[in-house]
Amino acid sequence: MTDASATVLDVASCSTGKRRQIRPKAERRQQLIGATIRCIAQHGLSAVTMQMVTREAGLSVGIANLHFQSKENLLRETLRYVAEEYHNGQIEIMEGAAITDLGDRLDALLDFQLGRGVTQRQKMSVWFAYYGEAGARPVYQKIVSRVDRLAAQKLEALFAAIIGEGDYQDVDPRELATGYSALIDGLHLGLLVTPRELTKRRARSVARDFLRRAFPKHIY
Amino acid sequence: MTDASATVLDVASCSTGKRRQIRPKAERRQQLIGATIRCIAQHGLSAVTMQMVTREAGLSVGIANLHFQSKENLLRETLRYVAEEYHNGQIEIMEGAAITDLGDRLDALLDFQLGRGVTQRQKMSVWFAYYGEAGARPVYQKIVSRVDRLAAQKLEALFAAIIGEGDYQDVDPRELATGYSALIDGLHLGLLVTPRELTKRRARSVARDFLRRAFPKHIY
DNA sequence: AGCAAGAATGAATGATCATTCATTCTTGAT
DNA sequence: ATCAAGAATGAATGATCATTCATTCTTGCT
Repeated sequence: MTDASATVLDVASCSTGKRRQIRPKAERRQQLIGATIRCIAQHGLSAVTMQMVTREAGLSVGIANLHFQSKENLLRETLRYVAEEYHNGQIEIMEGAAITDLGDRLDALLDFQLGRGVTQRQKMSVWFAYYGEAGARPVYQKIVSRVDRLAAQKLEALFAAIIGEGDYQDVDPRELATGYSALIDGLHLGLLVTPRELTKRRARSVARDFLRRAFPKHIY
Repeated sequence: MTDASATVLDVASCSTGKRRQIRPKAERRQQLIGATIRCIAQHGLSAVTMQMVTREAGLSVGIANLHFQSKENLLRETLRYVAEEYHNGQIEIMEGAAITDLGDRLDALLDFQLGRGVTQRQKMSVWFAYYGEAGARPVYQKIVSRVDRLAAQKLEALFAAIIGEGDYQDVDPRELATGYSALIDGLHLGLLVTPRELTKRRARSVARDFLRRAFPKHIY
């Protein structure tokens, strides 16, 4: 259980495994956040220890407190990193100028949200580990809320544009955006907790169905 | 932080607060599971300690190990209890003979899933606390999977019946059931993590919209 | 009343964890 | 080549936690 953990080496580890490396602060922080993500995914948030994280990063125990002051702070920053990564990916698609057709934009969004990058067990584990604690930790709630709000607005705007373009009746963009976001979250949860019953392919199909029912002229 | 915890007294505590109570095993187990649920909701799964749970239950520290052998076992049984409670509530609605109209049955299901009983912060916190750990704990996955599977089958059957009754075209009951379940999960998550942005009323409206789009002849 | 069975207690134990800090090492400027 | 700044180390510390078990108390039976 303890031996194999050092096999996944990080970018920074050189050929001479013994020499002490001195690296810029930002790089060490990133290294530790990456190790934290891997540890949460593998052992669960409640089982993560500082020793575990620093060993996974190939560093000494003291270094985590040097760069993050406390475990709580490291966990907070890790959540912020994961949340912003997901957030930025969505925003990029919804604001990007590369795609002009609104239907294509929807497709790209769906591919991102249920594609290889996001639905890795690692990412989803971290995601829901924090959600699980969010009920008791206002700090986590605040981080997720702030990130979610902007993405929700952009999604609503995209839906509103599609509704205008397709002249769809009786469709409220805000309501639909809430539903779609919830559906994606629920599918992520299904992929994480019951991977036997829900494949990625089927998750994509389900989400596409939802969009098709709402915007039949744009999807398919 | 420590003083106020004993204010929420349990059913069993009598007027004479001092005398040692001897109660049947099943009752003590239930008492401890209830206390565990409250502790997880208030402090988060990762912060729950045996001392915390037994104090919340108004009992001594040793008693938890007497009835559950270990903390891990107590947590496992608590998850099983919460999962089965939700599961049984759904099954009862989907199998109950009291409601004959299929549209009404759908309504009842939605009211249960997003109604007062289920959407208490307490329940949802526990629910997602375990989901968060499920990625790293096969035991939790198994408990949730087994419970989910049967409910999913019943839901699919209900949808299939509605599809037959309404002669809906191009609607796959299995796909739709997966989507609806995911939507409900996602709405629960939204109610837990971003309560400011998602009210229960709106969550119900979103779920109803989903069903209306699929079964326009049955909903509204 | 007396007693056996076993439910309940909580101080004690040993393990684990986050955090600290005296020390060592590396780097870049002089 | 030397040195100051500060990055990195890891043994040590003190706190907290799950678990144990000798002891106390309650109940139901005779």
